[in-house]
Amino acid sequence: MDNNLYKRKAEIFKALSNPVRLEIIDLLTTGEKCVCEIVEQLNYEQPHISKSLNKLKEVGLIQDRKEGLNVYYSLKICCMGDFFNCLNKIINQEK
Amino acid sequence: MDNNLYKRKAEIFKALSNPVRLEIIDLLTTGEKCVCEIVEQLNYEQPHISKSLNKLKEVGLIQDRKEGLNVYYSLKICCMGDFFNCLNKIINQEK
DNA sequence: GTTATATATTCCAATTATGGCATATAAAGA
DNA sequence: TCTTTATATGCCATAATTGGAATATATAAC
Repeated sequence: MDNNLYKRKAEIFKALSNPVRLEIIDLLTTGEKCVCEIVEQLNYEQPHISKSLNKLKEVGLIQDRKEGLNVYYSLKICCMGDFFNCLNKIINQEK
Repeated sequence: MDNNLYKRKAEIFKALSNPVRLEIIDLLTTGEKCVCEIVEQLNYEQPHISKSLNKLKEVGLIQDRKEGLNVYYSLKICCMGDFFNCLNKIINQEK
């Protein structure tokens, strides 16, 4: 396989390699959310959430949509759920 | 979800967030390989490969088995393929 | 024991990520 | 225009990651 493809995939995994960003992804699986809702649900500073959202957007995992003052984010890929379930299995085996 | 679960998942993604380690995973999808075979196929120093293998093993993605001087590594999870295919779709959409 | 071979570990400098705080922007209302 | 509100960006110190080079360990053969 092309070396750049590995780099590109590694970037996607890097975007997912942070607990806060994973929590955001999890929140978005229940549908589109504005930044304010995400800030409210998670216990982190708004700038931190904004930067996290930007990182996820950069690698193409989420997309945004403006509406007045609000910015709504939503998942851009659908196969995340299956992989997360798979990881849960691995993690549960450890106990 | 428990905060530690997010941390644990983030660690797994971090292990996958490197092109060399992804190449190793790819190699192992065709079956068990000894370190020497992996070093031969990929163009990296042996210590680098060893460290990469160790990181993948630490998070539970691969396992090892000794036989004489050789150490054989193999995948420990089976759902990787599906997720990789999913990522390929995302990456291909960009073109 | 000594040597050769396969693999792992250590050390290190350079780069990159993290998360907090302050500040900037942009849209809407008065 | 001035203010408020939602979101984004910049700066910074600390921490983590990267990959190379040298070295250590472990097993097997002699």
